[in-house]
Parts: sequence; C-alpha cells; structure tokens
Amino acid sequence: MAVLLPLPLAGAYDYRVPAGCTVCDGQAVRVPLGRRQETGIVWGAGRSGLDPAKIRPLQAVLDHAAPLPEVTRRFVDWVAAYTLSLPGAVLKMVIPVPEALDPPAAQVAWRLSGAEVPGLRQTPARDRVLRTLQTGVPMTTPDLAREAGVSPSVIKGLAEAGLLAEVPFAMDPDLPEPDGDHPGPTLSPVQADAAKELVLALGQGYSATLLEGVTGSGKTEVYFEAIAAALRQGQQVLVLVPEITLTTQWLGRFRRRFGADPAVWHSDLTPARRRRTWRAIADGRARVVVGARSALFLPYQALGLIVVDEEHEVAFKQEEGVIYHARDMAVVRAHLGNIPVVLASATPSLETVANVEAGRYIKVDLPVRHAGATLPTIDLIDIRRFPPEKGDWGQSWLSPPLVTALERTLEAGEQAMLFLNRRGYAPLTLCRTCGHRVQCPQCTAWLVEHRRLGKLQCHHCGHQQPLPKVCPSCGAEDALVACGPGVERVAEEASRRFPQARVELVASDTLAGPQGIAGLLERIERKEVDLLIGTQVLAKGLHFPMLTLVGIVDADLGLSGGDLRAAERTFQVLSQVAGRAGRGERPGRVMVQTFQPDHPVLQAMATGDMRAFREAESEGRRLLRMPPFGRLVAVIVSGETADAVESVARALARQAPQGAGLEVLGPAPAPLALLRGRHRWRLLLKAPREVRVQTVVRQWLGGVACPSAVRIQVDIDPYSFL
DNA sequence: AGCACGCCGACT
DNA sequence: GTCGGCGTGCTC
Repeated sequence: MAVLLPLPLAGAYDYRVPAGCTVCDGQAVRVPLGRRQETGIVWGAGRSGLDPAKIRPLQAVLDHAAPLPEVTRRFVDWVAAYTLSLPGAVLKMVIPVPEALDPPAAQVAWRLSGAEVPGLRQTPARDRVLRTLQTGVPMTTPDLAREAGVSPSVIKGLAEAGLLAEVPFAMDPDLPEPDGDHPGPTLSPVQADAAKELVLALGQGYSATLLEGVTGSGKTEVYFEAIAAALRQGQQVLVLVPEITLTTQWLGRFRRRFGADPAVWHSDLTPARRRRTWRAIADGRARVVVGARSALFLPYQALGLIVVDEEHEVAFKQEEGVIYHARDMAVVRAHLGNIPVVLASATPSLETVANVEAGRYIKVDLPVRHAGATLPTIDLIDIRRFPPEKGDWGQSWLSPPLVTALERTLEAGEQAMLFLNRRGYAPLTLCRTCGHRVQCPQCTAWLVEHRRLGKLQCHHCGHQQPLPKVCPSCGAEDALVACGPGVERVAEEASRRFPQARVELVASDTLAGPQGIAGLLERIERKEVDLLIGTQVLAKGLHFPMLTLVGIVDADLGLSGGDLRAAERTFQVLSQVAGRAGRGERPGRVMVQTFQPDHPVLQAMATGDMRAFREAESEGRRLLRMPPFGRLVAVIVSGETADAVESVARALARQAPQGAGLEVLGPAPAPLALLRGRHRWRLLLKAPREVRVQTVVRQWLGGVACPSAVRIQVDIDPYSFL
C-alpha cells in the first residue's frame, strides 16, 4: 500500500498493512519513517518494485477523521504534476495542521468540586472564579478566566488546591452557519438576470463563468445568490479572495446576507483556530469558507461551488514553495470536482478574457453601477504641463489642478483619496556629494526610507537599518537626500497643504492587524477622516459613499520595466482605484497624474474604452506568442556563490530543449540579481500553447548536473519577472 | 522535513 | 583528547 507523506519526498512510500487491518484510500495513517513516526495518507496500491524486506508495516490507522476525499487526492497529484513540485509538498498544503489528524484532544471544563479545603487562602480573584461557577454551568479555562476577570493561573491554582473538578466538554460547539434561506436584498433586474445564470449552473457539473461588472455594479450580491443556492442544495462553497486582511467590509455584507459568518482561512490564524476550522471543513460542517489562495487546497467534503473574487489580482500567484496560480488551480479543482467556478472582476485578466473568447468560459455581464450610481469622470493631468509647485516643505508631488480639486472636495465636506503604489517616504536615498545610492546588503535593491520609523528598509528581504547621518560611501555630512515620493511623503505634503483636513495614511505596513483595519474603516464611514492617502491596499473592494474624489499621484509607476503584464496590471490597479470614487449618491471624479497621457493604458482610462485597450494588448501578445497565446516557464537558478550559479545557468542554456516553437531566452542575471543574499540567474522557456511544457522541462533539467549548493526553481506560467 | 553520519575547529 | 559546527544523504 502506498502512503503519501506531507514531506518533500520524491513520491509516495510503500508500507505493509498488518494482517487483520483494513485501510482505504484517503485514510490517515501513522507510519514509521527512519527512526520517527509520521502521519500520511493512504495513496492507492503500492508500486511493488521494491525490495520486500525494506517495506515496514504501518503503525496505526487514524480513523476518527474522515478519509481525504478522492477529488482532493486527484487534485494533489494534478497540481504536483503541473507545477513540477513534489506531491508531498502539495499534500502539505492540504494538511497544513498535522495535529488536525490527531485524535481530538479531550477538552475539559471546570465545575466546583464541592470539596472543603481548610486553610485555603481567600483572594478576591479566587472568589470571583468560585462565584462564577456557582451557576452550575461548567466552563472552559479561557471562558472562565474571561468571565471572572482573572488570569488562567488563578484557575490553575484553584484546581491544584482541589476546589475545581474537571468535566468532559464537547469541543467545537456548533456555530451558527450561513443560511441559504436567509432573506436577501432585492436585486436590480440586471443583477437578478446575472444571478439566475450563476444559479442555473449549480449542480450541472463543471462550468467556468466570468462575472464581469464595472466597479460598484454589485457583483458580490450577484454571486451571493449562487452561494445561497449552493447552500440550499447542501453543498459547501469556497470564496477565494486576494487579500484576506481587507475583507472586513465583505464579511459585513456576507453576515447581513446569510445571518452568520463564514469560516475564514488565511496564513496567520492561531494554531487552535486553524485546527478547528480545518476539521470543520474536512467533515463538512463549515458551509462557506472565505480565504486566501491557500484555502483552495483544504479537503472540502462536499464542495459545490468556487468563487474567485477579483480574479485578475496577482496576489493569487504563489511565488514560493509550490509555485501556483490560485485562480487557475481553482478552475482545475472545479473541473476535477465537476462543479462550477465563478471568476469575478471589473477588469478581468487577459487570460480569462481569452478563455471566454475561445468558448471555454461563459461570460455574464453587469454593465452598470448598482442603485443608480454613475461611473466617475476621469481626467488625465499631464504633469509636464501642470508641474507641482514647490512648497515651503520642499518638493511637491501634487499638481495645481489636483490641489484645487482636493480643496473643493474638502470644502464640500466630502472625502478624498490619494493613491500612490509605493510604501514609505522615499524609494531612494542619494548622496548629494558623491552620488552614492543606499542599497540593501542582501538584495539588488535600493533601501526605502520609512521616515516615521526613522529607518531604511528593503522591501524584498525585510532588511532594516537606521537612517545614516553621514554618507556610507564618502562620509559627507548632511549630504543624503530623499529622492522621489512614497505615500508618507505625499501625506506630509497633504498635511501641509490642507492643515484643517484630517489625513490618514494607509499602507500594508501601517495597518495594525484586522482590528486596526476595522477601526480605520469605521472612522472613514463615520466621516472622521477627510483625506485618505494610501497604497494598493486602498484599491480593493472598499465602499465609501462619501468618497467623491480620487487622485492618482503617479500613474506611470509600474509601466516601465520589462514585465509582460505591466500595462495590463497598471490598467487594472488604476481602474480599481478609480472605482472607489462616487459609489454613493454623489458623483465621483478621478484625477490621474501622468507624464505620458498618450500611453494606451492612460488613454483607455480616459476614454473608458477598455475593450480597445484589451484588444490592442491581446494583439501584442498574440504576435509575440506570449501568454495567453503561448506558454512561459521561468527557470530560476540561485545560490550563495555567484560563480556556481552562473555556471549552472550556462549549462542549462547549452542543454536548452530543441523543438518546434520552443525558444529559451537567457541565461541572464535576474533583475533582482541578489535576493536575501542569494545570487540569481534566470532562463525563460517559451512554448506554443499545445506543448506539454512539464515534460520538456523535466527532461531538460534532468540532463544538467546541479551541485546541491545551487537550487533550480521552476515557475510554470510565471507572473513575476524579477 | 527531520535525523543520521561525517569530518574539521575551540574548549575542559 | 572531546563537544559541536553544518554539509550530504536517506527515509518505503
């Protein structure tokens, strides 16, 4: 019998089933591995080519948990084969909490033992605990501590003294689950039509649908109807979102629609929470799961629908470990599970649009904003014609037209937002005397000044250092100058220009966890913030009716650089940000500062002609046989010694696969030639769509010797070119 | 992933 | 003379 272990091993290992013991596929088993024990999953029959003497017997069957569903197992194999990663590494994503398979720990609650303990010290804290338990209801340690207002150690002390007795406690008390019959809002006719299409697809096997709707068109309400229908059919639903930290508003809407919270899954849940949620998903109690990309791999017992919200977001691409694109793998998962998948976006990716055009996906449109709100007007500001005027605080980044618009908006008592996709104060610190640029010691990247922290930071590896007083290169004093703007710097300018306005800075590193976000959103809703200044985190899904002006500080950022999807991505981000404006009764206005107003991306923004932009972009990719009209595979060679890395990269290039339409670009040092202290070289394989690139790459890499100090990473369908 | 084995530097 | 560094290799 084969057992797949959640470890980076070459494949499943064979074990012997002891006489009198039966196991079935998907069951969790304890097996010996070397001199330790591991938990693995039964993965079909053994391969039997092995020396029988080597095969050891399995130790135990963990049968208190449901076996891993067959779909999940096929999914693991599929993803491993597609991404060229080890199946055990993929299984690790299915079982990210190994304890989840262990027998549930007997949780205990406390009751009064009734014992008399002479000479026991009476303290107010102890009294409160005893009084709390006098109701007779047993309570767990955390609950009791909270209720009595004491720390857990007080309870421990009383238990040791013999005053408290343990009673078994039913763990995982059933939480209220989202209810498909909970009354929902009245949809507009357009929304209702769209929802009907999604609902009809349920239970009809596999289908993939692009739900395309302009920002503010109410896509969420539409796919909520599909979720409701799936719940009524007794199925589980998975909603993948790009960024779980910003789903506060989404969760509120969900709660209102379904009368309860969904299960939430992301990487920084507490271990206990993870374990409970995993089990609830695995045994089908969790009916709706909303999560980041990693939620896709959980072992759903009865998954009936997958929704990928903001389908176009690059955050769905996992760049480390098993490298995969969650949107694409969600479609695969839907296929294997024979269920529908809905991809929702206002600015769908070219990949998805190509799939619609090829007839592989269905398309459902929501062409107008919901509840009579109109789309914002968009003005381009040519920075060359309206350069920002220098203020007494130094350099300035806001052009006169934008400053005027901000003044008017603030005077009218409305809210405004400035967007700049760059954290920190300044992206570069330069010495005026010798021209030295302060670089990260571990990466090929400039250090970004974070003035609030008084530090320089590397955004690639997290390296930090205090802001130097003198130039690290020539020693000149007071010669270091901040170059270019980050959000902090724009916030500084805004505070100077509009001293009466309440300005709030929002970046991924200034958000203090989920509570911080919730508090911020509340302040904005209560209109305690006049001017929001932030990065990408502000772009997604937020809905503020009083926000009428959006200023994009630097629309050109991200257009340069050799990234295949630079234009597409910029267009998506800008549209998304623009979509924050005028979502209520008051019309919105978007002002876009740019040096290249004639660029196709900006023209598309200004005219609103998304179709023309998309077609031009598509045509360009088609001519170059780039995705989605061709396939790419990135091969990244890295290691601590530059020479060893380079020689492996060159060896790979010499052995480059030959064949019809195959092309290998490189080797070349990666744009981030040094990352976390590792030297990096890149090669790029370009292949026609119909080629099985996995076979090609496996043969290619198999023919090149690679010392263990050098690592070769393969990224199928790469998104990042760094 | 862990956990062995193995072969070279600073301590009792 | 040993303790221990982490490089290399294996686990059915």
